Amino acid sequence: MPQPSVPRKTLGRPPRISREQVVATARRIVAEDGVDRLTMRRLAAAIGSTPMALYHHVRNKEELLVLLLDDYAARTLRRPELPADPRERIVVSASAIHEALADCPWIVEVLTADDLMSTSALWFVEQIVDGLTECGLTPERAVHGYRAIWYYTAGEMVVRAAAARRRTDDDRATYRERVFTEIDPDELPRLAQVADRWASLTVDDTYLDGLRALVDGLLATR
Amino acid sequence: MPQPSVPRKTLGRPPRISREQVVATARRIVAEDGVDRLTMRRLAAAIGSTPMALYHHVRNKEELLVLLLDDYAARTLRRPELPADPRERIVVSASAIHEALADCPWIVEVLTADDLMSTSALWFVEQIVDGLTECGLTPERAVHGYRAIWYYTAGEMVVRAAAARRRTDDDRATYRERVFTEIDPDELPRLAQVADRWASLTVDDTYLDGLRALVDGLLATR
DNA sequence: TCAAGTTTTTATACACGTAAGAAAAATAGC
DNA sequence: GCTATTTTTCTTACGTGTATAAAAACTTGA
Repeated sequence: MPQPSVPRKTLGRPPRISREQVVATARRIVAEDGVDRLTMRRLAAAIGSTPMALYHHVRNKEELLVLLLDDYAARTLRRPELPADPRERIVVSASAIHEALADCPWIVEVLTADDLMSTSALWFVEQIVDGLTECGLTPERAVHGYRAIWYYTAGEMVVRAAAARRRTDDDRATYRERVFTEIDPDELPRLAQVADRWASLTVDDTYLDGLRALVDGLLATR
Repeated sequence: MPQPSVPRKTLGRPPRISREQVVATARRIVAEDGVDRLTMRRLAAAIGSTPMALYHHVRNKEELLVLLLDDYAARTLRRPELPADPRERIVVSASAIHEALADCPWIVEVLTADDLMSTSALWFVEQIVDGLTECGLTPERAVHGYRAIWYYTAGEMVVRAAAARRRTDDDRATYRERVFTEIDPDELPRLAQVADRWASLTVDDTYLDGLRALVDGLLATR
């Protein structure tokens, strides 16, 4: 009776924790206390193990974050109703990715580590490449176009996240503004003209405008 | 005779190191051994001081890297001959920044920390904003257009640097390819069509194409 | 039953960024 | 000369990611 019904065929010491468990616990910690509180030691403690044991299920912390991103994407990316017009389909698909990731600011640290290739995001990539193709681009140019859209999207998130972080740091927030107040109107007239409005212009959310411009440009036959 | 000719007017213990010295030494270390070898402890040793002494001249390591970026920009950004055509002026200015930064891959770590606001880069920003304005955009839209160009440019560098890093890590390089080999042609036909070429298409340098498309789109009156 | 092999877990240790506060080196007022 | 004040430097310590190697917990074959 006490003997295991299935005799176990796998070799070696049986694992006490699993990769799924590691990712799930990490997700919980991030949700509860923020990404800053996610340390390998804390994760190990929460899971009832030791820090180095995690490294048998996850290559390193960076991979853990990538897994967390994949997990998040699989969990929250919902396929929206797409318009029939291919150009609009591109815009809506890219915006959907952008919106999902922007809701999740800690992701940015991972973006620099990997582009978004989670299986659940591929559908959106397909829609973008398909839209570009349907508008007359060759498959090669469509892939390049998708990459341009991704560069723009990732860059927007990275730069804005950095700006937000800088605002939180506070005291140094005035430094960048100082650069602008010291502008010589003779040398840099355009910047001098908008210097006082720069901060507010920079805060504006113009992702969609820029995206539309980029897509228009990609589709324009030159 | 031995008494100091100038009696010193500044209060407190005289500094033994300067901010300039810190940045210069950091630059030397990065040039010689790479950015990975730039640690506060090593920098302190190279400068003949202690790690914590550095923190009186630099807020933290991130600020040190930003200063290093500013230093690099001031040192290497040369103002190119710009074409008369405003549209081309935009493209050339953005490309100049891109090229200068791409030559300096460690910069990417800083890009996420700060957008490029080194005084020496402002001239390029001016050229871009000016070009956009001359093409008929309002000052506000010109600034937004510049931001879009910067998002695209920064994103390109960040994503490509991450890809390069991933290739160096090697063994995991095959993982992303595996995602593509497992694509179901019925569900994702476009991606299946280019799956085998994806890796090579991704390596292509298409920065300039994407930049032109973006600028075209920004300038197109909708 | 026991030794060998395999996989997972644990213990120990290192270099890192940097917080906190003591110590040092100067000036200013008495 | 002496003390207070101000600025910079140094000492010590903490928590971090993770390398290395030993220990533990299994299966397999003799």
